[in-house]
This record gives sequence, C-alpha cells and structure tokens, in this order.
Amino acid sequence: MPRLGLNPHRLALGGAELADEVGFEQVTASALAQRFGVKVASLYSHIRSTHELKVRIALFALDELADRAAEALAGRAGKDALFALGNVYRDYAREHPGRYAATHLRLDPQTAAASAGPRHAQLARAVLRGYQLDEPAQTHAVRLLGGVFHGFASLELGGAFSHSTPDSEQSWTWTLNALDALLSAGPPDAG
Amino acid sequence: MPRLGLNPHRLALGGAELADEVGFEQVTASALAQRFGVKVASLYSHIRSTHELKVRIALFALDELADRAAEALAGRAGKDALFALGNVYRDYAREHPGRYAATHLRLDPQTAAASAGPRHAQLARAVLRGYQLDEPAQTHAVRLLGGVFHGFASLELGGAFSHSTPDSEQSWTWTLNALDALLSAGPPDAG
DNA sequence: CGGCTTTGCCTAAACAGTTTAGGAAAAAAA
DNA sequence: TTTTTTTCCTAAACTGTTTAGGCAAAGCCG
Repeated sequence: MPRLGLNPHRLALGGAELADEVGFEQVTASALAQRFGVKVASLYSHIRSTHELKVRIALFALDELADRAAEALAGRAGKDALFALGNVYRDYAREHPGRYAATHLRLDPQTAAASAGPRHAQLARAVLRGYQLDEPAQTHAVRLLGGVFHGFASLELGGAFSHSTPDSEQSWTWTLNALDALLSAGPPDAG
Repeated sequence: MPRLGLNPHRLALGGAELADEVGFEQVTASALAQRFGVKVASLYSHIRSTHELKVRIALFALDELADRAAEALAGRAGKDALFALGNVYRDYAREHPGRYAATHLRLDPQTAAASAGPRHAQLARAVLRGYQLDEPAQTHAVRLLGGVFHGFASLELGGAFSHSTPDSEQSWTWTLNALDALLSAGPPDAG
C-alpha cells in the first residue's frame, strides 16, 4: 500500500472541497477518508477530532477569502472599493458555499484572534477610509458592512430571494449603492 | 408506566427549549428523549426523523417570532416601526439563541411557503409603507432589512462584536438610525 | 546495501446517535 | 366488558467518532 502523504493542511483542503460539494454540515471524517481512499482511523493521525478538522477548514476559508479581498481592494478606493469588497464576499459565497459556511463556524476566542478574522476587519476599515467617518462611526460602519454582506450572502445562499422578482442581483446593486450613499452622507447620529 | 401524552407539537416545544439550552446543532433525538424521561425509540411514533424534528422547531420559532413582530408593530409607523421590528429580531436572537438559529434552517420550498416566512416579509413591507418607496425599491429594501437584521444578530450572537468598544448596543442603534436615514432619503438608484 | 527509527496507514473494537420491527400495556371506543 | 387504538417499550441494525495496537513503508546512518 503506497502512502498518500496526508497532513493536516491537505485534509483541510480536501475538506473544503468536500464542503463545497455536499455542504459544510455534511463534512464527516468518514466521507473525507473515502474521498482520499483511506480508512477513517487513518485521519486521526493528523487531526485530533472532526471538530478540529472543521476548524481547520474554517481557518483555511477565512484566509483564502481575506486574500481575495485584499487583492480586489488593491488600487481601489471609495465607492469602487466598497463594491469590490462586497462582491468578493458575495462571489465567494456563491462559488464556494461550503467554505463560506465554514467561515461562520464559531471559533473560540484565541483561535479567532489568530485567524484571518482581524484581517477582514482591517480590510473593511480600509474601504471606509474613503468616507469621512470619525472614530465611533467608523467602528459602527465596519459592523454594518459585516452585517449587510454576511446577511445578504447568507439569505441569498439559503434561496430566500430566488424565484421572485426583481432578481437578487439587482437588490444587491441597489444595496451597495444605498450603502455608498449612506456612508457619503456622513454619520446619521441625530435621532 | 404512565403515559406522557407526547405529540409532535410538544416535541417541537421541548426541542426549542433544548435548543436554547444546548444549541440548535446539539438537538438530538436522544437528548430530547432524556429530557422527557422517555426512550429514544418512543419519539419515532410522533416524528419521522430528527430532521423532521428540527424542521418543526424551525417552524415553531418562525411563527413565534412573527407573532412578536406583529405585536410590536401594532400602532407604530415610520421610524418607530423600523426600530420596533429590528429590536424584535435582535431581542429574540439574544433571548432564544437556539430558536433563532432554528429559523435559519434551510427549508424545502413547499415547507418554506407554508411557514411564517411570508408573514415576515409582509411585516417588513408594512414597516416600509412608512417610507415613500416605489415598487422595485420596496422589494430591494425588504431584502436589505432582512440582510441587516439577520447579519447583525448573527454576528453579534457569534461574539464577533464582544469585548471591543464601542459596545454592540451603540452600533445597533447607529445602524437603525442609518437605515432610517437611508430609507427617508429615497431610492439611491443613480450610481 | 542492511539495520534502526519514525511515521502512515491498517484492523479491531468501544461508544453514541438514528432508525426500524415487533410486543405489551394504557387509554379510548364499542 | 370487549375490542381497538395508541403509546411506550426492548432489541437490533446501521452510520459516524474515536482509541489501541500492529505492520510495513520511508527516511537516516553505518
């Protein structure tokens, strides 16, 4: 029996592909072992538990997504950057639904801090530099952006907007325009 | 052995409570049977599968949430209604994290159509009546609202905003004010 | 190359959750 | 009371997780 040379990273990669095919929830050690043509127990030489496997998939996806976002943002500012960042998230969710779902796995604080999570926040802040927002407002806006991107992608992925007009593409563009207008108009702090 | 008089609805209710205690993912037939002091196999007289159990919990939560939203919206309009609706979702997510997670279970189209889902869309439309939006824009706005509420509650629940200043309460208020300002300003259709 | 260590994958088995089949007794209907 | 239905039970098959221990391939050293 020739060896495959498995390792934690390769398992995470295979797990990510598997997640895109069958859904993140359905990623099991059994299925992954089958995918590699290996017995289940063999995986446990490389990972401690299926939970660790899922965490590794999440970290990988978070990283990949941050890379894409950073690349998309290079050389862009203002509205252009806002649209680019939004589209990176939405496109990733549609292209890699399993990995996208993985990015929402709850991580314990230390793991989260060491993940690409903070990088995502930094990227959002970079986009917001194009709009004149003072400090508390900028943090609020980071959260708003996170909420809108996550919420929209998540609902769209769940099919909440399918089979109804106008199509979600138009709602997405409308939403990005709305965010741009909102941020341009400055903080709406007055009740 | 006296009978408990279990039925699908009672199981869904118990499942909802269990979900709030241990998380929606951790709701299993075994755990629920233990909770009722009954053997696992007994549950299968009332439900076909654990998936059906989860669907029933989701439908129950969706219904309960729509009821709360409808009650909160009664006698309110405009910004007042917007804040009320947003707070219902956020409060429900914080008060009943397991049930809230259940509301995001993917339902097959027929089940979704028969659920309280459409009622939620109706409630969002009712809020938006307070703002002058023409038809395509109103649908976009329904989706934006859904995205923001869902995204914010979801991220907040995941602890994404905890342990950082300003606290998420302020970001939430800021976000609601921003949405109100945005909707009041009319459709930002021009690029 | 031949022997030593390390490592990767194996078999085997314990454990937990799901699901079905068939039985006994409580509750309801006659 | 007798009959029927319903509710819960025991038992067992099946899938996925996880650990223990073994054998052989890969890597290292003379």
